Amino acid sequence: MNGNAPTLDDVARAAGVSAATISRCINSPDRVAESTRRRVQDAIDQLGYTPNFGGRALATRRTNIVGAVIPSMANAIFAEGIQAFQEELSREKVTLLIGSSNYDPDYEFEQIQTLISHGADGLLLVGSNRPERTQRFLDARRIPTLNVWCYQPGSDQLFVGFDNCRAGADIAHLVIESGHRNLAIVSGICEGNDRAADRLAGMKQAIGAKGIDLSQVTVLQTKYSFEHAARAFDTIIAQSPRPTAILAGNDVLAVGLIERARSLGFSVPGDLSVTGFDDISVAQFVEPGLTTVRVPQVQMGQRAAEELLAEIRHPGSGKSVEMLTHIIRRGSLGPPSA
Amino acid sequence: MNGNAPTLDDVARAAGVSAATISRCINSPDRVAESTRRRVQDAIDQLGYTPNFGGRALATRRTNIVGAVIPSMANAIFAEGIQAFQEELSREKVTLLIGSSNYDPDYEFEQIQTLISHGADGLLLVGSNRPERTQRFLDARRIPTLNVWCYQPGSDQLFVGFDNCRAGADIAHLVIESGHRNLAIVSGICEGNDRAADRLAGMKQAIGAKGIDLSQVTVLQTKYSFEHAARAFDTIIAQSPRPTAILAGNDVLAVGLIERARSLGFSVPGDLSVTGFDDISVAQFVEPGLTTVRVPQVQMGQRAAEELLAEIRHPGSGKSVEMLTHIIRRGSLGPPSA
DNA sequence: GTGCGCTTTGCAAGCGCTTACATTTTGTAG
DNA sequence: CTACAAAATGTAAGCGCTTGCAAAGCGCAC
Repeated sequence: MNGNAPTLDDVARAAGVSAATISRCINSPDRVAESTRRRVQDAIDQLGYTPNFGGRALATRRTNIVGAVIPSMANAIFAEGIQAFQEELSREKVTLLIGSSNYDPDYEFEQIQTLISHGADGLLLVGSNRPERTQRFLDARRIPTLNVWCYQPGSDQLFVGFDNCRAGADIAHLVIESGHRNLAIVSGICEGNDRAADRLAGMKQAIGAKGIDLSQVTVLQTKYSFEHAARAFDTIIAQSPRPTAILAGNDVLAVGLIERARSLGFSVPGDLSVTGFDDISVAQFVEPGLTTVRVPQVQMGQRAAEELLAEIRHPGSGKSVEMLTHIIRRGSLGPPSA
Repeated sequence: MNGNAPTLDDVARAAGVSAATISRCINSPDRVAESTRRRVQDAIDQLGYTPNFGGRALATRRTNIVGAVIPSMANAIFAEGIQAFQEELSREKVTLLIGSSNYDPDYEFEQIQTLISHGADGLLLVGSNRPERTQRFLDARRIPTLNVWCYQPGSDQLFVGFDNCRAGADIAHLVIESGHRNLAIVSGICEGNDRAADRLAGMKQAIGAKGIDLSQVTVLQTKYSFEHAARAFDTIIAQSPRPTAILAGNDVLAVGLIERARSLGFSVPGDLSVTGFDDISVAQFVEPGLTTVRVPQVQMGQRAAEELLAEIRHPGSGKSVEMLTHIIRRGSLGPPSA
């Protein structure tokens, strides 16, 4: 904030009216006479006056800021959805403040506090599984909050998301129906990440339901990066019997697996099938194209903005929305090798 | 902002001390006795108190917010740098407000205004080539501003970046020295994007300097997406004589080109070499690995934070910094096919 | 001229926080 | 036990803005 920025009083003095009149000029112009309004406007332009945000926030108790805490900005997973969210907000003259938690609940809490203390009128969070203390804080402050990327029917919280468990089961089914019985799973780290945990649970459930012995299925949990995926691949490929398909917890992992497989000389899906989850843009362009679960990110972001704004303006009026996912079949899933 | 948020006074009452003491507990803890500090901390936790941003901003005349406007959040190009920038800021208890301009100067201006009106103490911008009106606004307001991703020696503005032109020339040199004479360039859209323009200029310059007829070099400008890159590839591959190497304006384009090439059955670099620019993480994991220009994103983000904070705290003390790029050689560049 | 309603403007009380200054408490030396 | 400095805490005055309420100005009918 600038030390010598002109204030309401400066403008008032310059225009020869009271500060209240200036304020009204800005916020409800039709309540001041045409002639004064013009005089005031001149003074404003003359001095280059801009309302001080702090003063205004203090007086109105509103900031028109909403906050979002996403797990990571380092990959494309949340980018599209956030972009859509932001666009929808700015249509309503609301500004988005973004924090990232690096998938760490403590850091998430810190970011939430920062956002709140910067006056966020509401909050967008990813997932719903957060520590007691975070939830208590949110409840105590009665901050309008909306959770995306998951959906819990019957909760008193607000969700705009989908059923990760079911989607996980769906893709596992597809893989098994393609003939694979010898599987591995490379999941994200489930602790503190309900989406990863639900996806994994769904996959296991589907696998068990098909009569495959779960104890024979290697399950690795790893960070979402190409590099970690590559390492996970090395572990899996060394096993015997070697899996014929790897189910990845998201597309970043899946792409990492595919690229590693190919750079080691394996053919996908010839030697080994791989599936992903999310359908980020690279999934379509990697060779072979990635069979994955499509998450309606843009739609989710837009809808989240609508519902969150509704909840902010009229508490209680925001609605939970379940979105549907579906599987996109591309070349990375084929029948098992003989 | 929330109606029932606890205030300093609430905490003061709960802890049985004055508001001033609470304030001191938060801002200069060593000026408060150990025992009271503990009591106060309990009260804060108990009530879930968070300082009100407006009040604080008003009293200190600082927001501790800095704004950044990046061209896009939809891909990974700026992610790492921004993340580093943010981490460095949060070390100093400064919050980052991010806007994205979608590579549109008008929208960038709008974002800048939003940021400023929300009290940003300073601004991080990408590139330096912006409309007159934007620059005038910035100058008039005397907002500390720092430009990244480019470097202009001798300017009165602040830069933490590198010479895109030289880097573009470097990679072009390397391609030519690998034996290619029949080239194509897939650049980003240069209008309003000095980085793209400079890179392209550097490439052309190097190509011309090596005695290659520039009029024989196809130059396409396209948006930064895998999809647009794929389309550009289709155009280029239809030409005759067919280029033996494609220089891409950034890695997103390069990866898009490679994937498209492979899905059409071309071998990289056997049939065709491809180079990128930026060295985003996927460049390492795509098959073949991408020969590209490494931009020291993390370092750039950190340094930008340092210099911008310096400029904010002591106007005039921020320094411009030139970063160096270097080429990373990976498999995507080989000798031309016979 | 008076009185009426209406519009336009001013007054002043906060909003929640920081901080210079005043006051109280504590610690220590004599 | 006293005296005095240092440490801890309290008091109160803003920071720039909005807004309920009061006052003033105006047009008009009588």
